[in-house]
Amino acid sequence: MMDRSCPGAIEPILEILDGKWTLLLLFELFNGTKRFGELRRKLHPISPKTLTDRLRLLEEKDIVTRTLYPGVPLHVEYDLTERGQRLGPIFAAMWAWVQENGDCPGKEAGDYTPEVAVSRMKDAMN
Amino acid sequence: MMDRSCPGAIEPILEILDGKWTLLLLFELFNGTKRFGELRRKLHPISPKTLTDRLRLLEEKDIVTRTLYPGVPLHVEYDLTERGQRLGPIFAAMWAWVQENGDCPGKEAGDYTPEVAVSRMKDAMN
DNA sequence: TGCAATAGTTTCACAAAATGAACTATGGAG
DNA sequence: CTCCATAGTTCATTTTGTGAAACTATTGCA
Repeated sequence: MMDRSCPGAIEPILEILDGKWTLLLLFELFNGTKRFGELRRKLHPISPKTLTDRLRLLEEKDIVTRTLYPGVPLHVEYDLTERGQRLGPIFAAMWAWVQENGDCPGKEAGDYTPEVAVSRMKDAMN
Repeated sequence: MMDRSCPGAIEPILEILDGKWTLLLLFELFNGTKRFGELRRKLHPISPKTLTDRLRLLEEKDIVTRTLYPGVPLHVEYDLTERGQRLGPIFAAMWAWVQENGDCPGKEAGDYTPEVAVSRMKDAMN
């Protein structure tokens, strides 16, 4: 999305969190370092294009790092930067809200409980 | 956006916060009751259609209320529900993040400081 | 020589979301 | 009987995001 030259100093974070898969992706990374294929599986059925798009954007915004490990087969690890870790409280607050206000009118709760992610986020809150 | 039948119990909140203007709109409402035209001006250049779409969705999700005041000219007020107020911590966390990590690579900070909104959000955190 | 496994890239097509302009409804005042 | 102000709605169009399929690159091993 573009324009965003609208009101609000919160813009920077809108740009970061925007996009269909972004929050889910960050949730995964709060759960620890992940490889490309791993993310792809966990976020299935995300397309590789969308996944790279998101990761590149987050790299650009200094939220995640990309580390290439040469060797055969090569592999790549993605992790949160310090700046990214500091998003923890936001995710923790979202998580808490869902716990207590979860059931959106007309929706079922999921069955996915990234407990480690949450504890990591709580750490990040200090 | 659709599908969202993907991983994550955070889904309910993804559905609420999704959409180009939603976060900005909620920020405004954390700043107090607002009328349609008021929101339209503050979120300029949002189109009236988009604004109603968002408001209707948020109503459906029990995040905002719509109150019609007959009379001439009629007017309508939008406000957060209790459930909506409880989103406060999320917004407060976003706000805090922007304060401390604001300058996205390649972006300027805005000049908009919804102070009242923030204090209201802080209240909502208790 | 060619296959396996990793992590992508490229291209094109499609669907959803946002926009813009013009229009509706209400009812009192001039 | 027209105008003002409010708060929308409708419809056509454009923009954007997402997706699917197929392709690239690397290098060791059989």
